[in-house]
Amino acid sequence: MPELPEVETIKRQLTKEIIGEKIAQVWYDRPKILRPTPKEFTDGVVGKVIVDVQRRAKLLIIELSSKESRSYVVSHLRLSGRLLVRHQNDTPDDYVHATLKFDSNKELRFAEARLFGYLQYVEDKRALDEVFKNFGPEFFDLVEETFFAILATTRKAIKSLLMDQQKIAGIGNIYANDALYLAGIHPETPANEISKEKAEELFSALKKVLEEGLKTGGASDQWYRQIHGEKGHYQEHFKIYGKTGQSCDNCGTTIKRIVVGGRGTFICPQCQRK
DNA sequence: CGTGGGACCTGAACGC
DNA sequence: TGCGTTCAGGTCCCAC
Repeated sequence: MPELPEVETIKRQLTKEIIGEKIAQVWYDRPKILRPTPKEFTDGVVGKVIVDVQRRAKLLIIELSSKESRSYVVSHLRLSGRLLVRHQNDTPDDYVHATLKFDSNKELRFAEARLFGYLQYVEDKRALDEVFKNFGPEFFDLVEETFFAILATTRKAIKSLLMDQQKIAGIGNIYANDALYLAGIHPETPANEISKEKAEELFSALKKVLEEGLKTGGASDQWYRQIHGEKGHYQEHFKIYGKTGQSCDNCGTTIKRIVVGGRGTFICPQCQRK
């Protein structure tokens, strides 16, 4: 899923559903899902109460409280992870590899078709800061001037820069493609060669697509689901992502798929010139 | 500093 | 039906 709008959607939904729940038991069938190890994870979380849910970059942070300490579960859904809130006798979900069972009859299921995602126990605030030390600022915390300054730091392809979590946190392939298309910028353009006017257009295009992603509950192209299993709807609003062979809304030119930085990239060859 | 490739894993879609 | 190929929203590591 798992770009900013999808993770933020999950965060908002989890906030309403799991705060106050006490973790009674941990089940898993794939050890690599639970970090650092299933035992350390289980020992860390059992008996603690969920007091907050946050998001940073594409990661979720579930804050736990016990009498004497604050600790955390950090989760990355990578490409195909899902977090589902169910009741303990609800029908099973596909691809579930770990479950946090609560004191109530609710549970949090972690489903992952590709086994890239994980749940990680983080013992205190200092360790949490360590997890996030290499991430750049949140997109929605940026002002335009800071955004321009980031573009000016490098000549690497603008699309790779947008997706570089150390520079700006939260943007992935879908929203990078769509924003560059709206701004009329070729994804391979060196970041520091983008004019101020174009950079302004890109900044507002990013804001627009990310807000639209949030408003529509995220992009459920294939794997992403919200916490009760519903799809989001941003896929119905894709500007260019995944539209190979279709015609551009602006000019009718056939949309092409290219590869930039090893990632599938979609462009209108007419509207996005180098 | 930057890019390109492979690795991590499995599932789905498509061509033959 | 079955097999092979390609692709996948992310990130990390290594060679050049």
